[in-house]
Amino acid sequence: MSHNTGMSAELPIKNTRQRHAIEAALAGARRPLLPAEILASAQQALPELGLATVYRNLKSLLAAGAIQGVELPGAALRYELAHQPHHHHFQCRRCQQVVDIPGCPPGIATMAPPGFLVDGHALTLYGLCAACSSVA
Amino acid sequence: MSHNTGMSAELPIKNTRQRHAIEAALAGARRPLLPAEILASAQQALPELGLATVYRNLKSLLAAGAIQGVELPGAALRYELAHQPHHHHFQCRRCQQVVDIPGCPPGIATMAPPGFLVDGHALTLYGLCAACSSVA
DNA sequence: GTTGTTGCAAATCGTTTGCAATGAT
DNA sequence: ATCATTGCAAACGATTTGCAACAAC
Repeated sequence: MSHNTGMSAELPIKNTRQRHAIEAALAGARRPLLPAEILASAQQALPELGLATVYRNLKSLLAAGAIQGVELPGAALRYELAHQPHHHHFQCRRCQQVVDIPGCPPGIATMAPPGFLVDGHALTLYGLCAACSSVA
Repeated sequence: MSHNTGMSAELPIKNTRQRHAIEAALAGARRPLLPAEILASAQQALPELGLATVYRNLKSLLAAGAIQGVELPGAALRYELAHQPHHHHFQCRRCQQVVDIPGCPPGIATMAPPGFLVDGHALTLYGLCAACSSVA
């Protein structure tokens, strides 16, 4: 009597205008966005959009694996689309700007003690960006 | 007319009981602590201690370089003593426990684009700890 | 028609701050 | 005596949630 295709018990997710606007905002940015930035950006297309809805959608998009969170010290969580080529982030200590960094140092998975299973990692570099280091 | 020894304009920092209790709490833990955990731990010696004082001291200890913050996704900022041997953190996706990991992958400083000056980094590994991976 | 989703406002959580009292120097 | 520090409570910013109206399916 089930209409389920698979066997997982996921809730059906509806395709709303607001979800689309939120995804579009993220897709249009070349950097991780704050919830408030997503709201502002998506409100250009959907003025009625509320902040709570942004948070609720970010949460479900995160759970669905469509987006991922980017943590930066002392700042609120930012979000970016998932499935981008593997990269990390660099934050300038002077101008606070965040830049994507492609690639990954080798040997990360072998850092953990024996018996540990590493399935992911987060890496952020700090320092001065090209612009700021030439000024300083 | 100045009584300063050097030329920096740092505020004199007084040696209070509460500061000592906070440092003792951090020194006694083998893992990064949450401000509320620090409060609870330090209150055993100093019941009058308030949470605001914990925060204020963490801030100045941080500025003084005596402690450092540990960021973990979805959780509040934790603190640990600085000047420990260089290490990173591993968080188990199953039991959420945080473990110190000694060492560092090579080549981190060379990841940034030319012109960038890297002076620090944060790395956290995720996966299953030894206990959880043997159960799963 | 059913049920997930929305918008708003109130609630919650972590952290900061104003202020008068206190304690370290 | 001076001045940083304290405790408390109020203020604050970010995120979550209750609820009635609403829109996807």
